[in-house]
Amino acid sequence: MIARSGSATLVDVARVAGVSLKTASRVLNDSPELRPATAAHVREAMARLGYEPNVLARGLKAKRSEAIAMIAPNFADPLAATALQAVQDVAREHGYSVILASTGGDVEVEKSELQIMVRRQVDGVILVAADSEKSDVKSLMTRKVPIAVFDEPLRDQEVDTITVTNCEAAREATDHLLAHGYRRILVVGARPFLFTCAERVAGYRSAMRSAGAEPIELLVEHEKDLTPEALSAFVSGPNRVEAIFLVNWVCTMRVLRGLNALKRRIPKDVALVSFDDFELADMIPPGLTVVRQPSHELGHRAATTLFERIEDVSDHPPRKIVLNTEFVVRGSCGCKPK
Amino acid sequence: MIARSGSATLVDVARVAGVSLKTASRVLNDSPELRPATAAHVREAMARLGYEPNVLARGLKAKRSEAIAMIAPNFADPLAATALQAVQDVAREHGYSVILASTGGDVEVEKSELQIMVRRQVDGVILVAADSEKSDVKSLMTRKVPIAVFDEPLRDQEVDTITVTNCEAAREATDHLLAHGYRRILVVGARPFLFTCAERVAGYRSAMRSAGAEPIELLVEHEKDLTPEALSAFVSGPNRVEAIFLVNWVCTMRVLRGLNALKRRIPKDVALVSFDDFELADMIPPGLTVVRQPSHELGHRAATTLFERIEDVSDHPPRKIVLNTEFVVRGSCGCKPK
DNA sequence: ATGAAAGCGCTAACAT
DNA sequence: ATGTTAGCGCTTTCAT
Repeated sequence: MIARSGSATLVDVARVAGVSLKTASRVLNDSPELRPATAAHVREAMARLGYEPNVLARGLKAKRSEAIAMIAPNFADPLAATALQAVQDVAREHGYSVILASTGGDVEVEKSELQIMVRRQVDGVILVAADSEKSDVKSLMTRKVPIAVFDEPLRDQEVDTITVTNCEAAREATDHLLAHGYRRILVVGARPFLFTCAERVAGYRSAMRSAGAEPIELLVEHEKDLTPEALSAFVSGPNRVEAIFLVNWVCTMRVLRGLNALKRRIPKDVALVSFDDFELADMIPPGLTVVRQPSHELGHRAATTLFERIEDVSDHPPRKIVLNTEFVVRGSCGCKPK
Repeated sequence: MIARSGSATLVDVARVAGVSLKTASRVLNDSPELRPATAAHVREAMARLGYEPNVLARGLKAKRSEAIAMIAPNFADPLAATALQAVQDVAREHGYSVILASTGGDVEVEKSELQIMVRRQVDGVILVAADSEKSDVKSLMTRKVPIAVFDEPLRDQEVDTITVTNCEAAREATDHLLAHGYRRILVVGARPFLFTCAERVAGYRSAMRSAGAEPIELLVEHEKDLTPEALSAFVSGPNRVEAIFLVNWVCTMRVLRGLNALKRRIPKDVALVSFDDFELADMIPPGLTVVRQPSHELGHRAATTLFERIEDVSDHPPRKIVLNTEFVVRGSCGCKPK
């Protein structure tokens, strides 16, 4: 007699197969020390009962959940979406599942989600931090839960980190704009407390300084502050800017909308270079010139680095991996579209 | 003495607080039948030990994991990405986590992921099926795991289903194109075994028939077959089509690229109407006219419907919810951009 | 090569 | 109001 319809346990299997619980367990774990005949017999019983092992029960005993968490501000962002795909693929190869949580960029939500993941006994966490300064993973470190962060590094916290050459890429982008002869170049960013934002603005400033140009900055607390009204002052009147450098995808979305509302043409009225490539960026006339981040690789490296920690006993020092970006020239910078 | 640094158990808490295990458990579950002083005492011990309950252990006992699965072909698709956000929000309200799995539209992968979710003891599954005919959730039904599907209904399987008025919307879109005076209208679809694809093509056919126009169809097995070469025959030569109706986002991406490669202008050379709205669809000149699906609501309704099953004892018949779409006229259909 | 028994961290009868 | 005692489904010493 089976415990409950459609949910046989290993005890049921053992009973039906006429073996002990341990033998059934051995079959489940492909233990070699078994007579093939016995194994086959047990397997048959499993099939007959439609037996499925309970991963939670195994995890309780083994102190492993075979699940990792991925926490990011927003998975609609192409960077996070692409990285998620890579993370899922790596997790699957390792027999792991991915538990997801969005923070919306809110440190409190992030904190609560991290706690939930601890309670769920995840074996590791991949994090895109909401705030480089305030995000806190110490509770995980105390519990020896491996962590890998990407995109946004964590200040003062020694964890595996995968980032890109933010500052250099921003400088290169700004230099490109300067090479076009633009002097009045605006940088647009949101959430300046983010390391990525700060670094990209720093790169911009460095390029501007080297060229003897005056930095012009629109840095808002939240992306939603990037309204047409906020932009208007910079793209109208005699002092209007000639070009804009956008520090990430969300800013690009906002500013593109704003410029459209203000009837500014790209690059005739104002040139544009932005961080983050995305599907159809080449289809928005005259094609967006962007700093492309290796989004898939960011996720992939974060995941493989995490699994190194999960599976290795060795306690190597935190890895700091820095990936290169690619400057993709299309038409919005003022270059002739190919 | 605590079991292991940073991982106190309820037994540790009880011991430190000088109460029994059950009392500590009661505090954890906010049981009312407790002397406030005792509760406070226990809570203090919890705080002191940095105690975090083990959700897996609770789940093993309670036969609930407090996790749901969301399985879809691809989370980079704006429909799925938006729906995911809604699902996560609802799950969080219920104190649930979301385990994610992408199938890539492969039924075998889907099958394996469903099995993994069963083994993980998820309390419910939200599914965007890979194949209306072949996707199979019977293994879940046998185990009484609630399921809600959206976007793509499951043939012959009685589960809660959230869809949109696919056929009607497609007819409306085609009618709009016909009203512009176009007669040679091509429909482009991929994975014709999908119900959504079939329904949208059916709506198109019905509109064409009513208008006495001859249907012209490009239906491929896989999106990747939508190459410029495949398109070329339809948009070149004396018999080229005047307009194209695209049945979903992936097709739109492909065809937009193809038309660009073939140097066809929209709507001058060929008009376009497509299913699925997305960020910046209005920025691709002259603005894409689309059938907008209520993607957030699809996810939200799927999730709330699922939790009704998870939390309700009542065993009501499967819900079949059909949501309306919105026809968003921009410039690609030939209408003058606003 | 196989089995008996203990226990992972928690909840839930059933006492008291 | 609080404690005792079994398990949930599995893995794992330690026997045999």
